[in-house]
Amino acid sequence: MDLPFHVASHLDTALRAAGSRLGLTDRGFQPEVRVADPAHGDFQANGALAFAKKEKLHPRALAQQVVDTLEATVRDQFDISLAGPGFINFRLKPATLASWLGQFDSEEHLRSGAATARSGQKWIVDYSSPNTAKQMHVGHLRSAVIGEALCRLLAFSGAHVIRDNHIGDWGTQFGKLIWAYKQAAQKDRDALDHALAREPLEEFERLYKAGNHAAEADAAIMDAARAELVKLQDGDAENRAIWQHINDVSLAAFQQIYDQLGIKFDVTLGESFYNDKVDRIYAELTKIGLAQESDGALVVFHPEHPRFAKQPFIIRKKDGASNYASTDLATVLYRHEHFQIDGAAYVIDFRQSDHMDQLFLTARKWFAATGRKLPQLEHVDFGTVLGEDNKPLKTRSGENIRLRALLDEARERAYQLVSEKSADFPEAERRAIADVVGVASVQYADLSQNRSSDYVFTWDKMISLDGNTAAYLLYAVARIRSIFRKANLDAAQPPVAGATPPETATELALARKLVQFADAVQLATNQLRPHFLCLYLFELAGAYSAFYAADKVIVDDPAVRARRLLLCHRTLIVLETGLHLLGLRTLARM
RNA sequence: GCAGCCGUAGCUCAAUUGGAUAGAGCAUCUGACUACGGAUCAGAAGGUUUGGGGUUCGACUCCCUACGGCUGCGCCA
Repeated sequence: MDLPFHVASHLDTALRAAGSRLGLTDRGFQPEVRVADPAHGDFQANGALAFAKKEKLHPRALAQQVVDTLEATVRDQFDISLAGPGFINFRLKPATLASWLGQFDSEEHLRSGAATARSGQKWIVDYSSPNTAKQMHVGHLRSAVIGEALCRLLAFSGAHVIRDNHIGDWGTQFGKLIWAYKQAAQKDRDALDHALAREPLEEFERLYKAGNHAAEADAAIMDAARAELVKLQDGDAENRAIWQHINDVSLAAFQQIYDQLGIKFDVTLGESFYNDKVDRIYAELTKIGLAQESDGALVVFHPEHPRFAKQPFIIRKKDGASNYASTDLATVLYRHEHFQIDGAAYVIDFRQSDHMDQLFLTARKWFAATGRKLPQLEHVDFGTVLGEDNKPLKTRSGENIRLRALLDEARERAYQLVSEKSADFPEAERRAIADVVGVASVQYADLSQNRSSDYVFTWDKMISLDGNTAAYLLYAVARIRSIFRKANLDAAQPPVAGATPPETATELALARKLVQFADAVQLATNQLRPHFLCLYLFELAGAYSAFYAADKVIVDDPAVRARRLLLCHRTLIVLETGLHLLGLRTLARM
């Protein structure tokens, strides 16, 4: 009897069927299946409690009735018991565990099993989104890391995912920058070209600072910078070329970071792309009466809202220029019309919650008034990366820490550690391992906690490799691969014929954990919170380590050996699949 | 001032959104057979979930209130 990938949904379906045979489903019976505390079972159904309360029934008697009405196959697959006021507990029988493990025997099969959940859906994930002409810093880390994990999770559950880097490539900063560029070129063209050839983005950053400084000190320079901006906006060929060069250089530098984090965007549609699409927004919002003039600007109020009744959503400044509210509205429309998305996830700092709330509220009314179907819009917010002083992480001199420097340091620290732990490995291999461990540690530290809160960035905790860290998980992978290597077996084609169902306490605990992979992925994806998957992988690695310590794998008894090799192999593919879903690379040894 | 988020073990964090005895890791303490990697495993100890009130079969979770912290609030994105 085959089981589907997602065992909890299988139980949910069976319980609904039982409920409907009893005439409960029409009255609103919901099974409420979830993963249970191992002390009680593998899965539990809590729905009888809420339903009995609503219908003034005896909850335990109701639960018993539902259990008695379950189809026979389900009762063959699980040990079922009632507990407490009316919880229904399900424990997978060993043969059922063996059946699931037999079916899901490769990353491809895990993938195809999971891919039914969101097949046919199209999602756009808006993440990273740095400003051009500046280097990326720690403030850009979380959006990139969380966003990429969400892309992979959504794709794994079957959605068509579009990765969109909504870069800030069109702002007032370009006036000052172009002005400073021209000044520098006039002063010493060769020196400028030389500096730009060597460190292009760093040089543009220096030029911007110089321009900003000069403009603040001298109103005439400010006017000159503004004039350069107007020329750029009017399509002046020279300024346009400088602007293009800045963006090219910026994107090339960003890609060096993205390569380390496993990120590749499908589209890079920044603010400049929407520049000519905002007039339509003004016209539509004015026409339906959503937008109004206020102090010379075009704004949207939401009278029913406690804050936004008074706090305006400014969609056109009084000087007539667009801002990010206008381009964000144009972006929603473009994603609807051009990509025809079902959902969009905006992976953006919690400090922009007001803006996102206003954007979504405005879009909802606007789409409703114009008969469009609004996609599911999600603000995937996240907290700040703090230093050990509980303040936003900065360098000692108070500067933002460059992402490039941060990743360099992570790899270097990992190298020190790998060299200490695996001194016998050749240097080149230690370097390669450290590159993976270092970057993975940074990614995992970010992903493994609830994104909503701030988190404290501590090198020692992150790379110390104890507890819930990337290294602990990578180590578990390396140990499994080591078993296959030592036994001269192919980890991709393990000899598992004749494997018997799990038997010892640690085998059973590991097998149960493996089956729950589906729930962890579903939870992380539906809540758009990768830390649920991290927690699961940590627990899986723990269950494996306990099994490894208790049960020897390479034993003489062929049935025992086959089933333990099977457990090793399934743990390997689930761990690797899970880590890849988070955007981490894995290792054969470390 | 108005609004949003938050406050859980000494420290860093969980708790499937109202479910069973609030769980992990670090740090501390006690143990582990020459077994495939000890970057490991088994165990102990650690809590009035910031204080107070309320809602109900049941509250870290929802409501009210006080205190403490972070954040946002008309033309930067």
